[in-house]
Amino acid sequence: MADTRQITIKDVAQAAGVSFKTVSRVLNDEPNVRKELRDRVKAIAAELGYVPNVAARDLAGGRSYLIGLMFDNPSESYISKIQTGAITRCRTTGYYLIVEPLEPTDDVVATLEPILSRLRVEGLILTPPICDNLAVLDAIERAGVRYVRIAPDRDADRAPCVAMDDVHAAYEMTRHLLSLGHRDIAFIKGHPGHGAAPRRLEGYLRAMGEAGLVVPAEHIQPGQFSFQSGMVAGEALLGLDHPPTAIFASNDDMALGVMWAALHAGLSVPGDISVAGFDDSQPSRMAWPQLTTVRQPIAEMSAAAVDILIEGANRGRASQPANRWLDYELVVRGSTGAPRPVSARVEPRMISS
Amino acid sequence: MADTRQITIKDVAQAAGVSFKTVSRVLNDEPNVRKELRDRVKAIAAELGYVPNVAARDLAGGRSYLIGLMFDNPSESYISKIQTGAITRCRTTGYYLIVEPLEPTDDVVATLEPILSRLRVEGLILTPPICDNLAVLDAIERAGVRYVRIAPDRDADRAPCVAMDDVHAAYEMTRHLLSLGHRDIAFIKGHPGHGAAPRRLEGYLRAMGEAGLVVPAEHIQPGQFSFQSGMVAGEALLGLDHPPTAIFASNDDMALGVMWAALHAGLSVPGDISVAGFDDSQPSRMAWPQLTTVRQPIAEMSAAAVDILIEGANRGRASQPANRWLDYELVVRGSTGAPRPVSARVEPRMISS
DNA sequence: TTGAAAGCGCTAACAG
DNA sequence: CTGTTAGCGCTTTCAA
Repeated sequence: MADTRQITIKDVAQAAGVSFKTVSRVLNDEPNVRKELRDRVKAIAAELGYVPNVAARDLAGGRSYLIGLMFDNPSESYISKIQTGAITRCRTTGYYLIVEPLEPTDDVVATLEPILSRLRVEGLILTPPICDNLAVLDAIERAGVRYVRIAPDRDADRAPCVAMDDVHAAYEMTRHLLSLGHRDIAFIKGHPGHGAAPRRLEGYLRAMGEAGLVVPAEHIQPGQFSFQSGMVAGEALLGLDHPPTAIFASNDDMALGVMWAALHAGLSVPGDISVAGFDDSQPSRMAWPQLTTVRQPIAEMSAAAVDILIEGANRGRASQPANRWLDYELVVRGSTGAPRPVSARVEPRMISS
Repeated sequence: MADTRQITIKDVAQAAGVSFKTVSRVLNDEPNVRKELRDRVKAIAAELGYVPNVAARDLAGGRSYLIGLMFDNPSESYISKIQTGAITRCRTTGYYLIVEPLEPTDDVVATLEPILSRLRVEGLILTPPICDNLAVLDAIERAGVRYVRIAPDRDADRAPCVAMDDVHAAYEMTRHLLSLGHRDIAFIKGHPGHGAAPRRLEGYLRAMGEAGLVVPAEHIQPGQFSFQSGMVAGEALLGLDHPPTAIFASNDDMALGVMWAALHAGLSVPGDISVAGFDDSQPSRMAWPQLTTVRQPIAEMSAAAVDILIEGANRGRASQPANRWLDYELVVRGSTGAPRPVSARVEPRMISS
């Protein structure tokens, strides 16, 4: 139970023979301390193993050194990366991360309240889709808490945000499929409430348009970003009179659903049908064949979000930090290939569901 | 910027016409307050929208209302469930969760230090494999912080823990395969540093032994709990002169690797080979066919861990709470079925890697 | 460039 | 049963 009393700022002051206020100045990099004294105090603090007490700092200075991460995104993989990125950055800056997963059934504003008023986090990171929930944004602003949105869909100017160029990523993926020789490329849309969904569709349509291709309406299927919805869309697509030779699902989970449907129908991937996803999730690497997809800079996005929050905290509330755009990467793996010559196409078997 | 001054305990006291200490008593459910007064104070506090300041409580009472979760487990799915369980319970008890993912490259003890000494969490939850890292346990105990281990492997009596019966779960899974008619059931072991690994092996061996079966040495393959290692083990098993008719991988990721190897070798699952996993991870439901597996009560385990920590915090450090054992569930899905009659067995194709 | 005093909002000891 | 008095460890005035 080694409950030796905590080393406080006063212990350091005494050891250094200065007032504890001077120590405080040194620790907070405040001006007006002789460099020599500053160095000495730092050395002594390190030697004593002094660590400032967060609660005391909060109480006196109103800074909690806490950053909150709220999410209602069902993708474990996405969230895991978001957390890793945010925490890595927090660690090097003396901040801590409070995570707050929201279930669809939760009253988000009510759940938010304690974080805002009891804990008094210094900033909040919001991921899609909750970053587009206006009631949430209102509640946060009402509490006077700073926040950063990751890949928001609407009101991009309302608060700082970090994002990647979904449109161009989807555009490039479609170009990849095109370059393989595909012409009949179908697309599965994402969850309508999800900002990235329309952007990915836009990129796809642009590439198809530039290639001079007309996309039949039935080649664009609705989806929910879930495995299940990808499966349903895949079955619909493969059952068409003129089925596509490639399917671009706008996230990995749906792409996996498409692969399920294809294999279930006796088709081989990518021999009979190429499948592409979006996210580079862990399951995308565990599928057979592995999925061609887009790697999002997810961890980098949340790390950037932390940076923005901390910068803001240090500069005071006045200045509005710039938004940040990060780079994606096309990851070509086994699930996409050249289409078969028309003569060699296989009919999908009847699907027994 | 609604930065209206925070409502404090004194505001409530004034409004109620009592001393602020009485309010404190009411809020903390301390004895010695007339019920009538108690109710009145509660009503007024609610009316004013009073929320106690966590930092002040911490500073004065030494209680941070923070619980830390440390993990170095690579499974996103496992961690996601652990977090959900812990946070759900925290939410109903006024606690907050600080998460701290550890990379293999991190100096765990050094990373731990700020959590222990700056933040002064009230308790720590440790998941495998870090819960068996003795240096970590030493550091935590040295700091006098309470902790609960989830499914630890060794020194079960050193601190409270919550776990499930891995031995019996693996036993039941093996029984399931046996009941389907399999006799040649292979097993892929887990990461040697992982406590559950030997327990699952034990359950498998017990079931095979009770069935009067002798397991050839080459039917027990090493593994690392990773997709990759499952793939390698699967290829080895399927390439045997007498390949098994069923493979029980001791986690889902490896089972998915086995399925990859099987499909790659031109075998069908479960027609040619049955595959079973362990964990009921998200990818296990996205595979084709879906994986037969064991659902671990993961969220329940971390919720129980939070309970133990909070109980302990309220009762003081003296009493040692009891460990908790939770129930698992066998989830039978498409990847296991009856073996083909011997006459109908297929040779695996040459694997081109 | 330094230091002293005054709290931050709350709980812990004591008194009444 | 209720109130008073001290701090917790730090930052923020303001004075030297």
